[in-house]
Amino acid sequence: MAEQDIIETVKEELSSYLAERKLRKTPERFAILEQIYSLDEHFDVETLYGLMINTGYRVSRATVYNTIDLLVECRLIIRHQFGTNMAHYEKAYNSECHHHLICTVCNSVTEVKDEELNHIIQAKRYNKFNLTNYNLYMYGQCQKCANSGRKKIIHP
Amino acid sequence: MAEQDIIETVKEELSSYLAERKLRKTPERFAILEQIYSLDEHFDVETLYGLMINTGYRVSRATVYNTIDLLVECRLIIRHQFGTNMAHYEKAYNSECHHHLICTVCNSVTEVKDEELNHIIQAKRYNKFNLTNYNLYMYGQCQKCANSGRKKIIHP
DNA sequence: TTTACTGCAAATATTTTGCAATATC
DNA sequence: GATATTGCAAAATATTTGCAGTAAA
Repeated sequence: MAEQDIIETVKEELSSYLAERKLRKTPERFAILEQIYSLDEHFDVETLYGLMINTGYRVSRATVYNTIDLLVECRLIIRHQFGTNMAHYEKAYNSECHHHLICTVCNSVTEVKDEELNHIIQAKRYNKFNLTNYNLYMYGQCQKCANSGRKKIIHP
Repeated sequence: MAEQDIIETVKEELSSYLAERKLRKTPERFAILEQIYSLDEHFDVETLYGLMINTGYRVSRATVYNTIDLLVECRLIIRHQFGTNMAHYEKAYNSECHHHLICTVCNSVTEVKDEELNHIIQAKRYNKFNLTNYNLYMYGQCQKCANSGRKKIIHP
């Protein structure tokens, strides 16, 4: 699916979500969604806000925060807390389930896909818990840092 | 292993860690470690600080933060970011690997053990990544909240 | 005696909130 | 026209930092 098609689709998803709940279709909400879906990587609120401002779109930080909460609720983005103070987000639509490798030496975050593991986890029903989604964060050293022999451990 | 024995053991571990790095064996560090290992649950910095103060031990918040960082570094405690702003911690010594169920309605965190899943994840070696530990956070609704029909989704 | 560590308070970082103005329905 | 949403600034929350005094080695 081409990026432009995805953007159109998620805008429609947001549109129906807002309509269903009688929320308003403000230009800010669609502009922020579009900005997010033009990115290829994880982002944090400040980065997103900066991008909006730099591309000439005037929004307030408060609106960026509000909209991000909304997009998390309607499952168009996923929220992560990788161990730093600030939250990270990523696109959720049309993105395959993946896990995260976090290098505790260089702090890099790499995504890995593992359908088999995904199925195993999805099938679990611990304590009659109604699982909606999950995050698997794997900490350690990436190949590069393992070879370099450095050992600084930041988190966890 | 009895709680008192565990406390003795972790104190010795801390002691050697400090000695190795020529860091100082201050009473605060051991008192904080002892307080942590007397708890049965996850805790956050503010709760820990409150407990120290309430049991008559005078420490500053700064020292609590410093000591927690130290204990994370020497792997006597584990840090979590469950999606709220503040970090949570738990004892690491002698504690079996477990996963976390986080209810997005009532925010409760429940631990579950699953040795089978644990073995599967431990065996993975994605991208030649040198895995030291991992966190699996599962979000959804606990049995109680699923039955209550409430739907507020806070995170993610 | 040296300097790592502590406590305090101020600073920083991130997110939330109150409120008046604005824009959607 | 009613009110959800915005922008702004101030507040709240969580954590870090600078620095003078204290105490471990």
